[in-house]
Amino acid sequence: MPELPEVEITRLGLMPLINHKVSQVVIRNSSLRWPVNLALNSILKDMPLVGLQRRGKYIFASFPIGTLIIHLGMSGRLCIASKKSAVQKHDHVDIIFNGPENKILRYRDPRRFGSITWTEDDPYQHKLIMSLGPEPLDNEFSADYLYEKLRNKSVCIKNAIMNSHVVVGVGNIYASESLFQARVQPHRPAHKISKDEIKSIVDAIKDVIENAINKGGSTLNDFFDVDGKSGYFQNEHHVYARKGMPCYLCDHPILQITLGQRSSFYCKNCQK
DNA sequence: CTGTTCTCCTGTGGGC
DNA sequence: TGCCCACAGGAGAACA
Repeated sequence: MPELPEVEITRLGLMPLINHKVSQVVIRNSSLRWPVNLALNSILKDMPLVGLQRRGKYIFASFPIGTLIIHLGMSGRLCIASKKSAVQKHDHVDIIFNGPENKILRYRDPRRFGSITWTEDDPYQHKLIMSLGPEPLDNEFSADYLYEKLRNKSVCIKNAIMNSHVVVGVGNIYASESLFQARVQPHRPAHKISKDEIKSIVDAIKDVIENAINKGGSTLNDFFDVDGKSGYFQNEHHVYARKGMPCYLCDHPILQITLGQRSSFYCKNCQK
């Protein structure tokens, strides 16, 4: 489950492909979350990749005439492969580039929750992107902003911060981790959280995400960066998936509850 | 508008 | 060892 840090690491890892021209697009399986445009091969042929940006968990791969909006979903992964890399079972799309090395941007996604969407318009105006909330590391994502945004919302705070229209990039794992760090219990209604606690939550989200990016990291067993090296952040959760195990701060057992049909973990003693 | 539930999918792991 | 099945989850769609 790539979260924002993994997506950012992936984007950075793909930068060597910039300015390379597409020679061929191979679509082995077009049935991702939305059907992949089967005309991509003719659309992108001879087009140079001119930019790689990120908005939330979406990667924008831009070409002179349009943009691929890519989401890794649950199990998606982008890597730079070569002609001699064996194609594996769930390698659904290859974008093959010209040049002596014949680099390949390869999309693999066993569960196919991800998506590759072609647009010739401004990607920031795309309906998937337009209404996204602020980036967690931007100054725009502040205690003032979040407090205002949540003051009338009765949903629990964990579901609120996982809502990409509130703030992007906070998935199930980092939501639990951030709330532990902020010492706020996940099931509390969002509008009953004090301004000070909101500030702690904002700080915690920034800290957790920044940390994960700096560690090059992953919270995911099957996340690999573009060179195939495993992330090494995966066993550093304080509460996630630690049901019944002792809290690192106070030894109380970590509790698991279900919120919005997703597992949530917290320490009843440390979080208020 | 808000909040809730459903949905897509395959790999993994527990139980027997 | 093999079979069955619950579970995992991003986030839009559909629904109340």
